[in-house]
Amino acid sequence: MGNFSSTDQEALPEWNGPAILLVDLDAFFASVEQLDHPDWRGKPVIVGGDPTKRGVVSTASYEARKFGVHSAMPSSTAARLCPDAIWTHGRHDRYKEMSQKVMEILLGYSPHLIQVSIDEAFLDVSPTRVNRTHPVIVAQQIQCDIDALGVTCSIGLGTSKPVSKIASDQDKPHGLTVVYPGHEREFLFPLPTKVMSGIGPVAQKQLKEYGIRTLQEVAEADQAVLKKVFGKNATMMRNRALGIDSALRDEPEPVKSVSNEISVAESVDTRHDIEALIATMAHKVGRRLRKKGLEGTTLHLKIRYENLKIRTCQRKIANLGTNELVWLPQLYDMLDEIWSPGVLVRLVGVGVSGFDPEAVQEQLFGLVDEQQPTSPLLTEPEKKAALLDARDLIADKFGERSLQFGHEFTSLKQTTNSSSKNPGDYLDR
DNA sequence: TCTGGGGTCCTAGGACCC
DNA sequence: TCTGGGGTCCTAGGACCC
Repeated sequence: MGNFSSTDQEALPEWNGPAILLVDLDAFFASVEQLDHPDWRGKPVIVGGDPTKRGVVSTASYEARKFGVHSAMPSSTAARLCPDAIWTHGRHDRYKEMSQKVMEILLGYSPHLIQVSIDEAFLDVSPTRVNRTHPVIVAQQIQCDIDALGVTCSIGLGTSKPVSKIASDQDKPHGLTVVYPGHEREFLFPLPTKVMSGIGPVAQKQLKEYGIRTLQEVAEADQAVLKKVFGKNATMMRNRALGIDSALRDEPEPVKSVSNEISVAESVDTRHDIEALIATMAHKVGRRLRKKGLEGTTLHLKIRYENLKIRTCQRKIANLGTNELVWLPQLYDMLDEIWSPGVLVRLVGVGVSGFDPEAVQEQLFGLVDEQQPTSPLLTEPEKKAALLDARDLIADKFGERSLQFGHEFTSLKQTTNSSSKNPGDYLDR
């Protein structure tokens, strides 16, 4: 194992076995911002929520990380640690576009790609009869190609996903960490449990209570202990600690749920305000479902209180459809089950799950037929559907904020911070 | 100035059926 | 009428990931 700068294939030890890469884009969102704003390069850049509201850091550039800023840190803390940082809200479409360019590069090296997230992917580059290129050479070429896009990546190379994933974290940014076949345990065993995917703060603490601190201790732990900590995943987690993984599956997983939530800068405690937030979130979800042609069976409502406690309510509903106007009475009813008037609420979320993977439908409602005026004979649900179609069309043409329903608008005005001129401003990230 | 948003998966308990 | 057990569906909550 080690870091390589060599590009001489002859000098490399032979690679016997599968070769899995984990390609992780370095400080991705911040790097894209520095690429697009040349005067931001070399300076601390933070992509995230507003420090004066309830934002957190999404990504900090490496210059900002020197001040101790990191992902998921409250923006207010980050602003204190790094007062001169350049702040920006994310431009998710732009990041997606860059991400796609990266994925195209990877697909040029192997068709066996699993995209884990917008900035991370596994790639099977095992040598074949047709392509004898050494995996280390492939990794170096990929790093060059991605450099040429104007962003950088760190790569872990090993014989399985758990090994390459952990390897990729060893040297950032722009690192390449290689674990040769047969050296998996030597690499994994001394590492602390938290480096492994699936071991978070809770599992780490539980393991510690059994005296388990390293991956070697996980690998050698009593099965009953692992069962207590990991439940039905006990065997899988032990295998991971040994560097053993199930095969690389490259079919993308179907979408299981769609949700939107918002944390408000100032908590709200009236039914009117909370219902308005529910309506706004429901609208976002409905619009996404209509765009994707997805229809679910279960409606979800989520509330977070001032003390950060979360309450949820979910209901399976026949013919849920994609029309949020139809969901609203249900959601308002569900609100009663988890909230009492006067209690301060800082977050409201709405979601839909229970999609039939077999039946990804065409859009449920066609676009509004401009030739034909809305018929007075339409049923109430049909009228609501036509209204939504018209609204989607206008949003597509003129932007999301060009039209809002009255129940959203009035309340947004009330919950909006006084410094904001547009009632919808605080919804933007 | 504490602690986002979008997801997946697991567990436990209750209702209901056989 | 009382009883147990298994299976399935549904809901609430929470751990974890990026």
